[in-house]
Amino acid sequence: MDTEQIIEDVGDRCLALRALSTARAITRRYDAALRPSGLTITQFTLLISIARLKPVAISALADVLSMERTSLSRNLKPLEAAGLVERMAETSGRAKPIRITDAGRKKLEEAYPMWIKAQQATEEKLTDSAQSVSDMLYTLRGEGPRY
Amino acid sequence: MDTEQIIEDVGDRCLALRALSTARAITRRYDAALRPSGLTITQFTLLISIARLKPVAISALADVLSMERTSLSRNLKPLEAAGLVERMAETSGRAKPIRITDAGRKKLEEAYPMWIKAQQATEEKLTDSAQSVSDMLYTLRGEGPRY
DNA sequence: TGTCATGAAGTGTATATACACGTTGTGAGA
DNA sequence: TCTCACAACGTGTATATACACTTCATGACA
Repeated sequence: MDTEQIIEDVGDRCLALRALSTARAITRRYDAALRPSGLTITQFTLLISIARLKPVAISALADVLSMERTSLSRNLKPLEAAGLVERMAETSGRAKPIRITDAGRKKLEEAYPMWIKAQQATEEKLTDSAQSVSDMLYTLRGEGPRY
Repeated sequence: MDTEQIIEDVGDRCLALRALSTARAITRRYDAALRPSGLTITQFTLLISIARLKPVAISALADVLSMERTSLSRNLKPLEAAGLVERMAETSGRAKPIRITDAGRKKLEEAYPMWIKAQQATEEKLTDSAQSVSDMLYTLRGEGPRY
């Protein structure tokens, strides 16, 4: 195949190019909205997920978020340092489940109105229902349990 | 609003959570497929974009990719070090456009079959047309010129 | 009981991303 | 001509992401 054709083909069709480009823009939008809270959107959704899943093992949480386990491990450090989550070392085996703290819950309440703004701004960009987009994103994502 | 309701609301609706989760999974899939080439999917699409846009200024390329200018600047370093792209310092002003090298074009041809595999695997996950998904991703992304 | 496979978690290293801030070249207007 | 706003680019720092490799505790089985 000719190089020029390759360039055109990939440029026109690559789903990774579009998904990553979109992810960057969305991250910036939510990060900007959440800035007064001191949380990034990654940290915010991490807090939400930990609160929702109750004390949860790192591996299980990583699966649900389609995040590499070691990435998740490192993302938790700022949250732990800020006292928003805590490890439960008193369990058996090498597992040290994570849970949200009271300070973490307070932070969620503080940041929620900021999230609302970014969420509405994003939903408004969609002419169709946001629900179908959510499903589509999960479909694109592929394997792994759904949140 | 009650904390439990916040957790449920964000967990059920947050488009950032889904978009980032999807982006991670897609990145891993394409990165794995491209591994024999030594390129990441970010580097591969960067090469494609630079080739497509001809000698292009960093700022302009960053806009098209919805990437922060300084992020793009740093992403170019491995490509420059590998001799796949080069800066054109001979221009006027402070602008130093980038262009792909012959080695870069050869690398594209080498990596293309690997990209095809990841692309097909991703497209197969979609029951509807990939084109509509591409449009939707761009819509979600929002502001900025389209590629 | 000793060994060892297995599963959970951390570390080393490299790329990816963005904001705040600094640097530099150009051209418009005093 | 001088000054200065502006545009283009880089640097410092911090988070985000993943792979390869390592550490550690448990329980099964010889």
